[in-house]
Amino acid sequence: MASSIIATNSSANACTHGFIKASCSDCNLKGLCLPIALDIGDIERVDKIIQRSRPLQSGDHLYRTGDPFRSIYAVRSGSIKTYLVDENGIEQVTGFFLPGEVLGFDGVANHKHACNVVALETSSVCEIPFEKLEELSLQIHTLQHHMFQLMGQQIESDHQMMLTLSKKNAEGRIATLLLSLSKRYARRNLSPNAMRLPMSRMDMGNFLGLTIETVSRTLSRLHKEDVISVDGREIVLKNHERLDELCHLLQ
Amino acid sequence: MASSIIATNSSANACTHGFIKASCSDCNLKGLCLPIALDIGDIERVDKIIQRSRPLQSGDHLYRTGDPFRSIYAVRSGSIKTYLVDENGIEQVTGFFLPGEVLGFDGVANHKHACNVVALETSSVCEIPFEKLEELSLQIHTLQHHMFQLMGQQIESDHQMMLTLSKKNAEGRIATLLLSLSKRYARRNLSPNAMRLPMSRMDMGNFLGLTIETVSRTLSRLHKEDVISVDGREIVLKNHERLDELCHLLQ
DNA sequence: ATGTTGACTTGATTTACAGCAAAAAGGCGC
DNA sequence: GCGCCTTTTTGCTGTAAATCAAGTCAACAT
Repeated sequence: MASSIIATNSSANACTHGFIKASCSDCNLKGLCLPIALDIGDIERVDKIIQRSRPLQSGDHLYRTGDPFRSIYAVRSGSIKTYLVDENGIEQVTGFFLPGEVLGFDGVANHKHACNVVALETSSVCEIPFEKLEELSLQIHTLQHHMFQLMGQQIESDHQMMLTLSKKNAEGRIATLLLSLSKRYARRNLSPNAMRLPMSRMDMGNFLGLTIETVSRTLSRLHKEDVISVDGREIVLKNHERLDELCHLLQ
Repeated sequence: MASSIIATNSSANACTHGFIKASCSDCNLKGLCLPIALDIGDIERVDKIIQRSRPLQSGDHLYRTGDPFRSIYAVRSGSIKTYLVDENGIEQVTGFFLPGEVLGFDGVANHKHACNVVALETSSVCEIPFEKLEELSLQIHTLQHHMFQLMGQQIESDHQMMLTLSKKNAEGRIATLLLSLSKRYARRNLSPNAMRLPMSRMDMGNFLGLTIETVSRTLSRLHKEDVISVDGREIVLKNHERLDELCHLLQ
């Protein structure tokens, strides 16, 4: 959904003192998240403000609606779901975030977070205190520009999602999500065809505005038609062109 | 949908030389768009980079998908629609922008605009060259913060829209739009109850993921139930609580 | 006044997906 | 292995909104 700002090596491990040894400069995700033009010195300045805490377990919340906004987060490993809960308890999954992607921009506007964020599996994140990031952005203009770009990307992808929810049928919505995940795997040099979905059918359906039954039926049909293969959360994309067609099919 | 950054008096007129006499400091919309904390001197620095051109006529495009990204725009008067067109010609209205609101953040990410922007009626905008705005934002930290806030607001409202499209029925979608417009009129000290819709049924339907027939039928039903009164584009909200209920009704 | 055009409304019918229910398949502790 | 619980799948039925098809209405030109 979004690309990332700053993230450290996904092979980073907790050390004996309970914090994480890692740095942006030797993180294999930095190409996804830091401005490419940033020089070594500036990377280190960014690196200094980043906090790396112990991993989240599946189901752990990173923050909740109403929490004071202090930081944005880059996903280092695992996967993360963001969701709104409105007054009457209606839930809406607003995004899935994979390693190298940045979340937390809800909250910038009102100094309070506007959604809930939960780990879908064991995941680790880099926490970037926003005030310090703003200070640095005043000094490093490529960093400021990059921040604008990240937020702009989020806006663009949200608009695409509005189109998906408003205009596509069930097959188109599923195909759109699968291709989005595929592209994001490819960016990390992982296979764009074989993947394990990080989210449940429930989460997929909620995100796409469909019931779990429709998600399940649609996946089954696509399997039967040999467009994909489905085995629980293991998915293989077998016919990208057909998926593309489904994405753009007029209703 | 968004609040604005910088906008000048809506009573501004074209002068004989073909440009517009106006300035941020005497604009009655500046409270909506400029950071409140900005001092007079800084307002003038912002004012200097703003370009005010002659008004757009209904149907005029401000920019189109693929155009090089140079500026963002604050609406000064009238109303503006943004919309995506995907590869197969599916259109999705992504937002309506009223005086005091800022648009154009699509385009930040890729230096190319990612949507189309068209005037729904005679409208005027303040054009703010983005590079210059970035430069100023490096110097005026409240301005940088404000830019982040504006983009954050856009993201939040887009997420709300995802919930609307994904979870609400036709009545809930219509009610949500009407209340949103009402709140935005109220911010400008206009009546929150009586309003003239700036957009056609077609645009409403496209934005909300409904056909024009459903929009029309739903408005008629709400009229019959005395929740609103409808006369073409003239709408009066007669029962805000009921509209609120409809917004949050689970399916 | 009269025809023309485009925007909107209303009615009848169809359909994609929701909702309900029950069975199948994992996952996990013991 | 075996029960327990959750997730997913599959079948059947109902419904909200789409689609198709006329109409109405207002603006505007002839």
